[in-house]
Amino acid sequence: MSCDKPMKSKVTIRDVAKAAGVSLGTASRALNQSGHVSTQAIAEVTRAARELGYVPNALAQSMRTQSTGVVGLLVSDIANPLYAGIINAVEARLFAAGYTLLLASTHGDANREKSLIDLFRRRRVDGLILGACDSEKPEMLERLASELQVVALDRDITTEGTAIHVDHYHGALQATRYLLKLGHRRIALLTPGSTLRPGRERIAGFKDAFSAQGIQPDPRLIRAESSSMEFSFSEALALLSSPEAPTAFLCLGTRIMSGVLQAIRHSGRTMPDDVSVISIGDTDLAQLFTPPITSLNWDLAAVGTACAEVMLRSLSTREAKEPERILITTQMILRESCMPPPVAARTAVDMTS
Amino acid sequence: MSCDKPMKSKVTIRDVAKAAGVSLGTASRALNQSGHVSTQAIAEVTRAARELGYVPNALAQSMRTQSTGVVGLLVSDIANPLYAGIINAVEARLFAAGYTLLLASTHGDANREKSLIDLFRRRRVDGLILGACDSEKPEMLERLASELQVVALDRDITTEGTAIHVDHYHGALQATRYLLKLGHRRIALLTPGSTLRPGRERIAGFKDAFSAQGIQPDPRLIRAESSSMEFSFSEALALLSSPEAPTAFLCLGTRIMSGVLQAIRHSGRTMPDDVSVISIGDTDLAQLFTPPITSLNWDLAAVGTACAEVMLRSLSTREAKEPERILITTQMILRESCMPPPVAARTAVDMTS
DNA sequence: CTGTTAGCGCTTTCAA
DNA sequence: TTGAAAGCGCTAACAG
Repeated sequence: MSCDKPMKSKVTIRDVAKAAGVSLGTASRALNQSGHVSTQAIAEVTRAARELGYVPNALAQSMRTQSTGVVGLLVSDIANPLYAGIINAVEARLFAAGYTLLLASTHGDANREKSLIDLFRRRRVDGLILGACDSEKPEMLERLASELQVVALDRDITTEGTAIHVDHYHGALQATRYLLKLGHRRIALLTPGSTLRPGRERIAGFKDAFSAQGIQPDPRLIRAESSSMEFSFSEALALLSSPEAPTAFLCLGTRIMSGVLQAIRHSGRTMPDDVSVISIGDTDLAQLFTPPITSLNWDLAAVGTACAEVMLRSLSTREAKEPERILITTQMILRESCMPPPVAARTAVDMTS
Repeated sequence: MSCDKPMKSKVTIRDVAKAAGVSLGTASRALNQSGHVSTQAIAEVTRAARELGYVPNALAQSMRTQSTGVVGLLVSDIANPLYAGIINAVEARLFAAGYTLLLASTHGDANREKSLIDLFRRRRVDGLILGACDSEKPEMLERLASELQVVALDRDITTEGTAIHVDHYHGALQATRYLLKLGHRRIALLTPGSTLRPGRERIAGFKDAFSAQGIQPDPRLIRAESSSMEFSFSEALALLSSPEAPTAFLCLGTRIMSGVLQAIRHSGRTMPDDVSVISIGDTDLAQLFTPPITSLNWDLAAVGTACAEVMLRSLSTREAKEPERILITTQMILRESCMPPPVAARTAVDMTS
């Protein structure tokens, strides 16, 4: 307060020690509450630190302690509202535990993913949550896991490692069964990428729901190529104008559903009278659309919190090699976007309720 | 390849030098392309580094060079889709320039904001983009700006500093004028917080549009309290059930508009016949809603890129004390959510065209 | 062109 | 309880 503003030169713990009239070591111990310091010394040092506007250098600390207190999180797209909820929860939990979140987004680019992982390693993050891991590269992951804690977020990066998974399989199963019960047979499934875990699981659930009824889905109605809205729009439009048009859509995520909704509107049909829609992932759009859209939902905050907690746990225990796997369940929220298919479209082999 | 996997112990540049048969300094120079090294040495060192799986320690580097190559970005809410677009652009530009983005979210909590800024300082970020700065605290900002580069993102943190601003004033002016032209007089403005720059500017534009017509807006229709959907829902509902209900809504951001749309539906009215709506900020919801909603839009990527570029510029030039101020313009996207007010609601002093 | 050396700011032995 | 000193891994300055 009485002292002038410390110019450009950063004040170090050494300056604090000097100002407090103690040695460097004592200042460090006082600042870190590491015990073995007199109460008086603590008071002196604290005061000096405050007066000088001391800001501990986290880099130097990390250097000595060999740990940064930073956890990396790699996702494919920050803007995805489904990720946003997870990110918030991860960050909140980590922050509460004194950890910092370093967030990066791959935009689905494998090269970018590689450089970002490299970046995390150079910065010596203590742990890494992988929510984007497009290329399967066991040996690289192996090495990664050997030098830091890795938690998979809805990805199958290793058969053994720790992972937080959403139960897309049963979600898709339930949603599909619901549509089948309503009498739909020609159901389109639009999902970004079938190689990634979510897509794989959903397709499996979708197929198994059909199998349980002793029937098979039309493979041409499973479109698992791209997540862009433009793509899903043209895709859905093509589907709708084919002679064997689907009577229902199962769509993943905001972008895809947006495209589908536009395609439905563009083709002159109405939802749900002509075609039913289920959103996999509950979003603002699904809730507020007219009519509101039946969705498959899961607790994003729970996913994020689980990631963070598993990470914190493995960070605190040295070498606890008991990999955890957590499965988050999905719930179906019934709204008004599904109806039995129009009579004209019903097949002869209509099942009972 | 022939060597065994380097166990837990991290391989340092010293190991690389040893393996390459050169000194530590030479290894460093070779790795950093800093010249004054023989091509052969470079080859040897590079090979050794690759074989050993050397990962440079960014902490140690930063320690020596006194710069981390990290830029912090503080926003109030990562999940806000308007921010997401900006964040992506900032990250992309920074990444391309070899910088890392450290992102944090305050959730509108001033305490959290304080600790996060502190966190950034401890981690010695080279620059800080402040997109959340709820409490005005000149002296703290002053100190901050003295130790690192600060860029304000749609905030007035200092009267002098570098800033990227969105032209909310003219945006609100234009939108309001449009509604006035349609004949609306009772226009409600819902915005989160009037203390922050965006709110302030929008309210000013709103009022000035009225003034230009020689009339005054009803102050009770300006609601600038909270950004939550629940709040805007009840707020809008209350407004709609009052005797002097508004015939149009100007709403900010997804959350507020969601609440307003629900309130309109809940009150049994239809949009745009009974009440018009303009969204400030163009979102998926605005585009896909039925009917599609007229919006005020601005180039999120341009905002983000501008932030990053201004930051990179001030980072590269030593002490260039020429603060830049960039203003991003808004565009109105006319869709189908606005109509003249219902005849019953029109005032006697109806203006021409 | 290369090797040696001095720290960057901090924590943590080890003596006192 | 405290002070002195050794490094964490790296870059840059200085000799050779």
